[in-house]
Amino acid sequence: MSITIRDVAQAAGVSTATVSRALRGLPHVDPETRERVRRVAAELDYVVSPSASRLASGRTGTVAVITPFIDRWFFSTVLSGISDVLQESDVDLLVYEVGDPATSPGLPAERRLRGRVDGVIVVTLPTDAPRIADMLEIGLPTSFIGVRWPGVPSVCIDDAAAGRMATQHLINLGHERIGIISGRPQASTSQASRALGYVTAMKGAGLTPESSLEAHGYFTVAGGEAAMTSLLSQPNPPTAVFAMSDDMAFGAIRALQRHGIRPGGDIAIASIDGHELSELLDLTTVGQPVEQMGRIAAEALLARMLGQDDSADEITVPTTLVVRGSTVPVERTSAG
Amino acid sequence: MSITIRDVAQAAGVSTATVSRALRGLPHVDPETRERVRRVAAELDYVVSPSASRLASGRTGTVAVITPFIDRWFFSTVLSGISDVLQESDVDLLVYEVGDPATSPGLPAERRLRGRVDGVIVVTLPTDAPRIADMLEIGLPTSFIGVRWPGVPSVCIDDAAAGRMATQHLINLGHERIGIISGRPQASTSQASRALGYVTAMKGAGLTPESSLEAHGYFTVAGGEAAMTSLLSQPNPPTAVFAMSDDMAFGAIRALQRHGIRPGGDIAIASIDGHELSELLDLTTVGQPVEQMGRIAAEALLARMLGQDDSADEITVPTTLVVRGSTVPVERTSAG
DNA sequence: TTGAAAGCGCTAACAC
DNA sequence: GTGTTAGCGCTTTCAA
Repeated sequence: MSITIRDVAQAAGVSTATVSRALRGLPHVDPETRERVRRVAAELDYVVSPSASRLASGRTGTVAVITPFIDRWFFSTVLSGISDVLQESDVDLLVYEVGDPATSPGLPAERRLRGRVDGVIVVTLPTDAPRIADMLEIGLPTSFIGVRWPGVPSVCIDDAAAGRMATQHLINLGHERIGIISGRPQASTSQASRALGYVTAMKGAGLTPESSLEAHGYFTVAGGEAAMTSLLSQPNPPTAVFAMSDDMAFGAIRALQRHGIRPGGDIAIASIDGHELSELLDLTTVGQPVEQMGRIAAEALLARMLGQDDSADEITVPTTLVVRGSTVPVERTSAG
Repeated sequence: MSITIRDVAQAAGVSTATVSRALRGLPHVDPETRERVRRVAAELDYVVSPSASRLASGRTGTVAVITPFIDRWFFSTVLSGISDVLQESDVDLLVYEVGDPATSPGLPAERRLRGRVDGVIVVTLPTDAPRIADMLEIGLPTSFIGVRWPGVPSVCIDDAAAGRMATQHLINLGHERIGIISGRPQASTSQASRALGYVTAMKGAGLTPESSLEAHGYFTVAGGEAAMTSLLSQPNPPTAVFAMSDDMAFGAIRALQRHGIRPGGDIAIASIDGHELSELLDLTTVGQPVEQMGRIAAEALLARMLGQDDSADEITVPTTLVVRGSTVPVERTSAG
C-alpha cells in the first residue's frame, strides 16, 4: 500500500541503510547519493513510518506535557510557549490534562508515558510527593514549571517576592487592613510562598495579618468573587486586598461592582499573573512571563534530551509590578 | 532492560500471542489463563511498547488536533473538550499549533500526520481549499470544528443566525446607526456568515449597513480596541456596535472607557462567544457551547475511527443570547 | 483455546 | 561510502 524505505532504496539503486542515512542527514554519505535519494524520496512522496522508526531507534520524537488544565489562561499560555519551541525542533507535543490535583483521582499518566515520549514537562502540580516521585521513576528527562524538585530542572517565579511586592505596594499606598484571597485551604508550595510574601510584607510594616482577613478563592473567578463577598461581609472589612491570581482578582472586582464599590477608589486590589485581560479590567498585578516560562522549560528539556546538559537548573524568571487603576492612593479615596 | 511481552509469556507459561490476546481483552482466551497473564503482567509491571504495537497493528491510538492557536479562549476551551473525550477512550492527544492562517506559511502537518495518528480534528482554519484538501488526501478520519466541508463531519454554530441575533437585539433597543467590528478584510466562511447575519438584520429593519460603519478587529482585544477607536473618530459614530467576537468586544469596551464613554449607557455593544469573562465585563453576547463543540467533534471522530459511523454529519449547535449591561435600552441612555 | 511464525518498516552494528 | 543483516516488540494469520 504505502511507500516504504525499500521502494525508495530500489528506485534509487541503493540499500535501505543508505536511504536511512541520506534522509536523516547522517554523515558518511556521498553528496551525490544523498541528493539522488532525496529526489527519489520526494518523487515517491515517501514519508518515514514513525512507528517503525521509533521501534528501531527507541526514540519517539515526542514530548508530553502534563497539566491540570488546558482551558485556563496560565496553562494555555504556558502550553503555547512550549508548543512553539517543540515545533521548531520538530518534536511532537502530547497533552495530558489531569485536572485539579485536589479533586482528581491522580495522574493517569505515569504508565502511559513509558515508551511513548522522550521527555516530560510537568506544569504546576502542587508538590504531591508520591505522584511526582512515580513520574520521575520512569527515568524520563523531565522539566517542571511552577514546582521545585531536587534534581529536576524547573522554572518558577519567586512567589514569595511576588506576594511581597503586591502587598508592599498596597502598604505603600497607606493601607493597613489588607486582606488576602488565597487559593485552597491546603496550600501548594507556590501558594504557600505567596502567602509568606504577604505575611512578610505585613509584618515588615508592623501590621498584623489577621486570619479574618483571609478567604479562599480556589484560583477561579467565581471563587474570587465569593471570597471577596465574604471579606466584605465582615464587621470590619479590609481597605485593600491581595489576590494570589488575576482570575480571583477578577472575581473580587466583580464582587465589588455588585456591592457598588469602586475598585481602586474604595477598595484597592492587587494580584499576581499579568493575565491578558488584566489591563482591560484596570487591575494592578505582578506580571509573570508565562509564555516565556513554557519556552524555557521546553528548551531545557530538549537540551537534556539531547544529553547536552545534565544540570538541573532551578531557573527563576523575573516578575514586574504593573500598577493600574485598581490601586489608587488612599488619599484620593476620600474624594471618591 | 525493560520487560517485554516475552518475559510475561515465559513467566505465565504461555505464548506471546496469548499474552497479547489476554491483555487486550480479545475473545477466545480461557478466563483462567487471562487472569494468570494479567497477574503476571502486573507483577512484572509490564507495559506494552507503543511503538511495537503500532508498527505491528498499524494503529496509533492517537488523534491530532490542528488549531491556529492554543492560548486563546475559544481554542483552549475547544481543546479541553476534545481532551476530555479522548481521555475517556484512552486515546492520546497530539496538538499542532499552526498559527494564524492569514500570516503563517501553512500547515506543517499534512505529511507529519501520516502514520502518526488515526484521526484528525481541525479547528476553524478558514476555508483554505488547497490546504484542507491536502489534509484530507491522507485519507485519515477527520472532523471539523467551525468549518463545513463536503463529506467531512463538522460541528459549527449557525454564524449567520448568531450575527443576526446580536444585531437584531441592538435594533430592538432602538439603535439605527449600528457599527460592526469584523475580523479580517478577507473573511473566512464563518466570518462572512456573521457579517451576512448583520446585514440581513439591518436590511430587515430598513437600515443601511454603511461601509463606514465597519472596522476590522482581527479577532484580538487590541484589534477590537483599535477598531472601536476608529469608529469613534468618525464624524457620525455609531450608537451601537456588533463585534464578531468577545475578545474584540473587550477591546471595544476598553476603547470606550478610554474615551470616557460608558458601554451600554452611551454606546451599546453586543458580540458572539460567551467568553468566560464576558459576564465580568457585563457584555451582552451570543453564547456558543464551545467545550461542547470540542466534545462533539471528538466523539464523532472516535465513532468514525471505529468505523461505527460513516455519515458526514454537519452538526449545528445552538447559541443563546445573553443580555447584560453592555446593551441598555436607548431610552435610558438620555438619563445617563 | 492456544502456539508457531511471519512480518510490520525501520535503525544500527559491522563488514566490506 | 555503502551494503548486509539482525533485531526493535508486538500483532496476526494459520494450524493445531
